[in-house]
Amino acid sequence: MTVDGLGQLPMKEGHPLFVLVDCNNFFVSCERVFDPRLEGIPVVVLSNNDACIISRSNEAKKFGIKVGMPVYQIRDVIKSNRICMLSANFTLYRDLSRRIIHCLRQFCPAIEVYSVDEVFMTLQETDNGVINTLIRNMRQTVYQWVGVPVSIGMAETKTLAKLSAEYAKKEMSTGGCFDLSACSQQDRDRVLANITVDDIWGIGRQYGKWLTAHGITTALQLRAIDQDWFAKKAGVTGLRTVKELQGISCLPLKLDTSPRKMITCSRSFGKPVTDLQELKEAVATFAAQAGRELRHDRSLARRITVHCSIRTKLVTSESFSTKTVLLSLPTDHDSDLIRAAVTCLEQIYQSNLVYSKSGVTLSNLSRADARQTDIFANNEQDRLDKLSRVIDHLNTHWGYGTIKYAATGTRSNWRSRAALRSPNYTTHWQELPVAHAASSSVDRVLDPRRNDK
DNA sequence: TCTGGGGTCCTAGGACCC
DNA sequence: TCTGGGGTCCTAGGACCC
Repeated sequence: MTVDGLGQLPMKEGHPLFVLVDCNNFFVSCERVFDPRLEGIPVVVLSNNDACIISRSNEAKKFGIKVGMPVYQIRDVIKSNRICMLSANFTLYRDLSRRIIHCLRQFCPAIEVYSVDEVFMTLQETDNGVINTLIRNMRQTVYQWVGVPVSIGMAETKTLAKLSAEYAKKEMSTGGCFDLSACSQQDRDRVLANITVDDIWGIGRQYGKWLTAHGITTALQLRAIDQDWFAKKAGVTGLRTVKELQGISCLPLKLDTSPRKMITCSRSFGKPVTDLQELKEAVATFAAQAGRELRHDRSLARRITVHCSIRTKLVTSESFSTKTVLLSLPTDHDSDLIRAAVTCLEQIYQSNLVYSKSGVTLSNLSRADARQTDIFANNEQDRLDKLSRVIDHLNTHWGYGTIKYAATGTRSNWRSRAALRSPNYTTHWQELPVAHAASSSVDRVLDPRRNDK
């Protein structure tokens, strides 16, 4: 799909400008695309197991709800303000993200997909009016094609572009687009002086606390910090952030889509688990899921780690136990991964403990097209390759879980809670908006009695 | 009663090699 | 009795991100 007359971003000679396209309250915005009744009311999206807040609408932010807050701690706020809660529907969010990326590529083919809701691109500084028109056109087109509102920030570095996008999001007068590079020095300083240090990309909780303790509280102050002194604390990464604030670009656009270096699949259980067989089924499920992603990346894994969170009956604190094994040869076969994962689990399992979460991590990854073969394995390799292809084909065509290893079990009592999940409007035939309208989970959520429970 | 899940990069220190 | 110096690789831990 292309649109005539949109044009592409100009690439004339001049200073490169970084552009960040950032989706507003992404998960909530995705839900609103298919249920306009959610517009204008406070909405939050919950993490797996309906445990924490991971996205909030502007209306919900006004009640002081922050990302990461556990739901049980703010039940009263949610109830008294009739805040609508939804379980996360990552299938839906990933699909809308894919559509937004497709839309943005119409304007600029070379983009860096930084996260599910953020995209970086560069363009050459040229007639400011031209850029401004195109950026606003881009914002309008994403909204028109996908229905998700975005904010766009521009500046000489990625870090400044992030701050610009934040400014565009907060300041209504910007119309959702802001170019810091076009500002006078005085205005730039004013913008930076209004950004607290822990709102800067690259400054997290630890460095934020340390900087504040040393009297550095704004982006403007961090820009002027003694660099050697800060480098001793925050290393080369911290130094880069300071340089970027000064307008010196240290973080290039990453256009290569190199495969991941590790793949993790883990979940909190919907209820505490003590039974070894049940744990085995969970771990086998995670191993198979990780294997599917491994094959999708066209990678092989040499190392597998199983981790379990333990919640003891007497103590409220949690602890971890992990076991790692090195496989004799890199593999992407579910049977190898499941066997290794279950063996690891058997070695760390203790029958007197209560488990609250577990997961599988694959690492030491290498490219599948450079596979080392086992000279003693005869045709076993080919046979397993064919099996993987058939399994993936069936599950892709007919839905994940159509065919699976018996080791992954059928009961799945351990599965996470997701009581308030919206339908997979765009990826499942049975859940298309029209077919599903009558029994949407949002109907139940919007029913105030539901939130009273 | 109830606190997510999936990543990246950097650094220091240990093992090992010549 | 005296016991180097320089390099690589790996791992764990800490920081960060969405």
